[in-house]
Amino acid sequence: MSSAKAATAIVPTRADDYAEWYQQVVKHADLAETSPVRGCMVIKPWGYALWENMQRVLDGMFKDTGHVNAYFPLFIPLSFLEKEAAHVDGFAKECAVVTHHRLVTKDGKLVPDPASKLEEPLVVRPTSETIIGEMFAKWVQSYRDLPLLINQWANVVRWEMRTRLFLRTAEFLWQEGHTAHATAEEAVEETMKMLAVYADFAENWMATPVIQGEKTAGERFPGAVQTFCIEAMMQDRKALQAGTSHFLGQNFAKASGIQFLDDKGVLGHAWTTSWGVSTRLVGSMIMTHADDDGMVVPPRLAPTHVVILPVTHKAEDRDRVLAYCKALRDELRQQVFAGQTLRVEVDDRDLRGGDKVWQWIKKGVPVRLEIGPRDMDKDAVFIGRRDKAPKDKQSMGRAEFVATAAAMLQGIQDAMLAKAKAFQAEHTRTIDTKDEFYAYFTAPAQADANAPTPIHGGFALTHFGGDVALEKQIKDDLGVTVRCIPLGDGEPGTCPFTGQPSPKRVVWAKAY
RNA sequence: CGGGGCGUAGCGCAGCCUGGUAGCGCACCAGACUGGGGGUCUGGGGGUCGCAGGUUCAAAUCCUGUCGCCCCGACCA
Repeated sequence: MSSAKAATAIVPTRADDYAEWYQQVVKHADLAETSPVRGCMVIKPWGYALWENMQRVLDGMFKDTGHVNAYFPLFIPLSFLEKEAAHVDGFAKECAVVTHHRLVTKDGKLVPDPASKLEEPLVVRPTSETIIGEMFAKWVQSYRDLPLLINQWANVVRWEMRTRLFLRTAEFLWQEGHTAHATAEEAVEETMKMLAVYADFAENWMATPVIQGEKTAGERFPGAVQTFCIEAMMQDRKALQAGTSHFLGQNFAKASGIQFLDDKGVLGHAWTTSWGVSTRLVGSMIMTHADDDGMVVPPRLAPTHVVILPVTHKAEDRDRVLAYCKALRDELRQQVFAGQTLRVEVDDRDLRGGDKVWQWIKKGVPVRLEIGPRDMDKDAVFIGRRDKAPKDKQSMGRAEFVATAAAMLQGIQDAMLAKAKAFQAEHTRTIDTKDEFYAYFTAPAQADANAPTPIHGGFALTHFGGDVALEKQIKDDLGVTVRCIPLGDGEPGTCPFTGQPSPKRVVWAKAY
């Protein structure tokens, strides 16, 4: 008897050990694995399919806002990075550097050939502002060449100390938008437009509520004038930066020489922006929606919307049940959801029914249909929804299901967003005293110093005078930082830490 | 990079203290039973115990070094 079977498909649960739970979800949902290469992950088909869906939707949004795709080199000459002082400082400590172009055998080992040493080392791009800026400088001569609206889908490398699948890996996949404009106003408008695109995507596709805001000076992208972000709350109540949009002023234009003659014949530097989201979004999706039974995929980005599980215990039923399932699959594939035809699979693998059911639950597929002879006789389907308990299943007439499947998926999508919104609201507190702030972010004491920190805190909204030393102090004391200064108007007030006047409240949280 | 923990079959672990030549659960394979469910029974395959030295008649076990992974911290998308 395996009656000791866990009550949840994922062990440990979120409450028991959040960090370990996250890794187990990634593993059991078959999203990704660590690789033999330090800090680099292998994204498995189910995880990659999520990324592909994100790419498809975002790419459409970028094109709808006038952008076009291009591709720039993986390698960046070292000297390019040196051109922008703040940029160098920000990335110098995490660059992979190529110094040779040939290997030779020495004492039975392959080693770089000293004779092949590069005159100038190449850096594997941590981001592409410099190389793209170099090209923009060639492409832009006149105000008629502007705006230049380019996006790149690429991989980048940042040699991080400590990595976590999807959230922080040495190599990750992303898109980076790079634009150049004739005026500061246009560039700022672009920066805000793309931030809004990200927020729209997060809410309406990822079912993830986000706060749009501006970063403080300390959290700003190296070389940017202003950095904006969308911040989401994970289920351990920490903040995750899910996307960034930077107004770069003329910093990179000056570094790269992006100059143009305006309509009055005056030579000036262009104004640039950059913006990006990465495979980190997959991590964000996991930590926003997954539960103690595994992944929960928002229907609009699901690689498979509906999986059909044929119940074929008796050999003589097998053929007719399979035929019924495949016919239903083909009919469902005619239906449209979120602008695309339904993605439906029949899982006819030779596995036990229970195993299959739990595999799909752990992968987070939105809707499961169990179909056997009994259902066929009634011309019905037996439905399991991922936003309900595993055993909470219901029967529905086949025709009715086909007609309402898209609506059901949208219902799941809406329920997921509502749940995530409620969670964020529940763990966001308006705070006006230093004592309450410190208490809010202090974890309950525990006996074992090496045990995972209990989930506590959340988002705190306080007034803030903008004092850099204070921000540093709070970070040292609590590990809490200003995640962003939310967009929009706010009530002026007084900073609870310094008594300085504050234009509006800011969002504090522990961050990924 | 600082503090802690861990590398034994595909996965999860026991064995290590008190050296004697490797075991359990799951998974996998075969057969039977079962049949709206993460089954039952029987039989079976699979590991030079992370790597490299050292001590010893003998090392998964003791010693040294090294590599890797995880957690906490610093740094970061």
